[in-house]
Amino acid sequence: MAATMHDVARVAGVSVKTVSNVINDYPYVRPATRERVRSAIDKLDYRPNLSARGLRSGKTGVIGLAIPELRQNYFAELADAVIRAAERRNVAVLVDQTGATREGEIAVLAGHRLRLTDGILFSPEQLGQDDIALLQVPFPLVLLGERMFDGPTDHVTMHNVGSARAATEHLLEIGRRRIAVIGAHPTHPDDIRSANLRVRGYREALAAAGIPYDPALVRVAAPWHRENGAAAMRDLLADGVEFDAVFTFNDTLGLGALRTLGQAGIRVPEDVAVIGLDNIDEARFSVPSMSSVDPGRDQIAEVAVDLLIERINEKGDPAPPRQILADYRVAARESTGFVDPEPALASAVSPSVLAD
Amino acid sequence: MAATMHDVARVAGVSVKTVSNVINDYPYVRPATRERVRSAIDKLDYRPNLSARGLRSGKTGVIGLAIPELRQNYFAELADAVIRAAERRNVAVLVDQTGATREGEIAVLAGHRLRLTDGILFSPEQLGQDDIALLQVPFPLVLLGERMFDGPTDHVTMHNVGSARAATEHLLEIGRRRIAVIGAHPTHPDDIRSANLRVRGYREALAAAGIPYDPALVRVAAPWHRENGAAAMRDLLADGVEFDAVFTFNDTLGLGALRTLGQAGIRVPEDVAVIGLDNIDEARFSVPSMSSVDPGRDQIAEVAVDLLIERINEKGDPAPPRQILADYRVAARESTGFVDPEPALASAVSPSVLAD
DNA sequence: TAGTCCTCCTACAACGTTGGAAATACAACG
DNA sequence: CGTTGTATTTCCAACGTTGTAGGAGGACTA
Repeated sequence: MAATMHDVARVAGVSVKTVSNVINDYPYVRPATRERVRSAIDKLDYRPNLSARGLRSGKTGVIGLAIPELRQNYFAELADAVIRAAERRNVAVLVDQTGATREGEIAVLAGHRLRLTDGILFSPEQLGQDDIALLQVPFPLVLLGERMFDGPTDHVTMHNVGSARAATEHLLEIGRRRIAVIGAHPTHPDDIRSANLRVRGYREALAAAGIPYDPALVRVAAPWHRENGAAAMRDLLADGVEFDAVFTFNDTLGLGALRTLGQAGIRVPEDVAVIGLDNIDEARFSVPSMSSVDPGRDQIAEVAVDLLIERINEKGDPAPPRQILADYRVAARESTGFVDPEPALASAVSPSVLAD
Repeated sequence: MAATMHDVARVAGVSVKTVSNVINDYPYVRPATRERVRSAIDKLDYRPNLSARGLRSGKTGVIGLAIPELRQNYFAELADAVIRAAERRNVAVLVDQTGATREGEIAVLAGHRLRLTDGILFSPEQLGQDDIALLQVPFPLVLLGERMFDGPTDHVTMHNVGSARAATEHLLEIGRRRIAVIGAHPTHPDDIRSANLRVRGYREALAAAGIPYDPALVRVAAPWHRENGAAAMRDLLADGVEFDAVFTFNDTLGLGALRTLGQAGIRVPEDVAVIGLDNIDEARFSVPSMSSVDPGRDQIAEVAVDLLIERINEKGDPAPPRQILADYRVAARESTGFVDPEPALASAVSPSVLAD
């Protein structure tokens, strides 16, 4: 079986505690002793038993990441960034999918799903402002995303208003004046706060440019999936509304809209410029490549992991909840008349014919 | 602090062991006692401490999934499927990204990265047939993917030859005769065994149809990324080779090729039919939607998790390694002249204009 | 010289759980 | 009414680690 600290201690001729001290970099260990222990560890290929350590110390070194679904690009990229950030801090990540269901999300908060974790990063999709009370949980929790605000926990989110304004400004800068929007929310305006915040950013940009707001250009689409982006664009075209640009509230909607435009034979960006929001990898690879606003996902991941670890190690009374807004920037691509600023590099191996 | 078994025992007026027995469904507990314990558990909101359980039992209930990168769609979908499969078996999944580096993959096998896990599902990308010896590790390991074969561990993989043959047959069935291939491997044919297996499937289908093999149609591309698919297609067009269809060895290559075709003004499927392999979600949403061969990812995930759990619980001498090939099927879409068999559904909420 | 302060190391207990064995209760039996 | 068998519960130890307390030895200080 696997070696334990006792085995190492025996081989090195010291007590277990000294082995523990060496492993934990306790300073008062003679270099010679340290060396003996080290080589015993190597010789036995000893690895600390993390269950035992976790039991003793009350920390597992694992955090949970609860997201709707990995197969949604946005969340895959978020998970990627979170895992990288956590790895740098020597923490492992247990991923849980809520399936984008309300029950799944409630189960996360009830602590029924993720176990063996010191705390959870949670990106809700179904829960909304009315469910804020559910966030009062007995374990460290950091909230991600734009569904719930002003809760009792730390919250890291993109800058909704700012990034929507930036997207709109980008379209204005390339001379567009009839800018449609896809992704507003139909019935409960308070429910998807981020849709409203994005509408606000859009209106702010219009107002600053002295352009009147035309409700006919603002289209509902929910949820923000590709098919709804495509459908909203079909509607927009069918209604005969005049427009020369569209800002979709996320990239997935944008890719759907792009598809409809392509099928309808409408040229992008000549006839209609398109910009999304999220800057998922896929936006670089559509035809044409799609401009987007990068909401600072890597930064969000880094900050969220930091906040969570801070909370995990927090002693005494908890500090008041913090809300962090990430920095954003426009990634201009073909769909708004730019060449891709980060073109995908071809491999070093130049493709050629295979010798038979 | 959180309640322990002792607290529950005190409240229920029984011993800790009885509480443990209730939790573990030990049969010899009187219904009345069981009930008392149950209500004490509810009352105290008791949750077993998994570190302690793990220490005592030697199992953590967590498996590791080591993949190159979550942001690659294929792996996000694989992880999604694995997590779902694991959840059904009451097991949690810790995700590790190797970053598609050799060092990262070796670190996984050295057990340095994933800890607190009972076993690992590993999908290598850099390690190859020469590294088979590294798979001899002291923990349960199940291999995924097509980089290494005939190793000392269980292995779950798609059916390379079969699915490539199916893709080619699909193109033949719609009347294509000059079928190009993108994704062959340039220098070390043995190194990417799956590329060779797919070439074999392609040639088998051609042979069965009595169509001669033309090496000029077989294009190198490595790694199988979008940009290389695009570049290989550019090469193919520049070379002036005549072809009426292309089979790309994965979907990402196919999406790249599709992009080049679109830019070159070549109609898909009228001029050139396209089929990929992997059936990633994205294939359904490209313009035109791309046909693909579904390699049975869900089945692969299910089987892999089952095998791993079986190995974890295996007592005594290990059974000989097993290799499982998944079932495959063609998903015909627009790029080969079909309407999408699984059209994305529009949301129930009909998009419309937002009331101001 | 005795007292004090470092440095380095050890012994012991405890974290919360479960396996194993032993103890107790209860029912049926002869 | 003692015996046997089975159902139910308890006691104890152990899983591998680390925090606390403290001891041994040496150097420095008064």
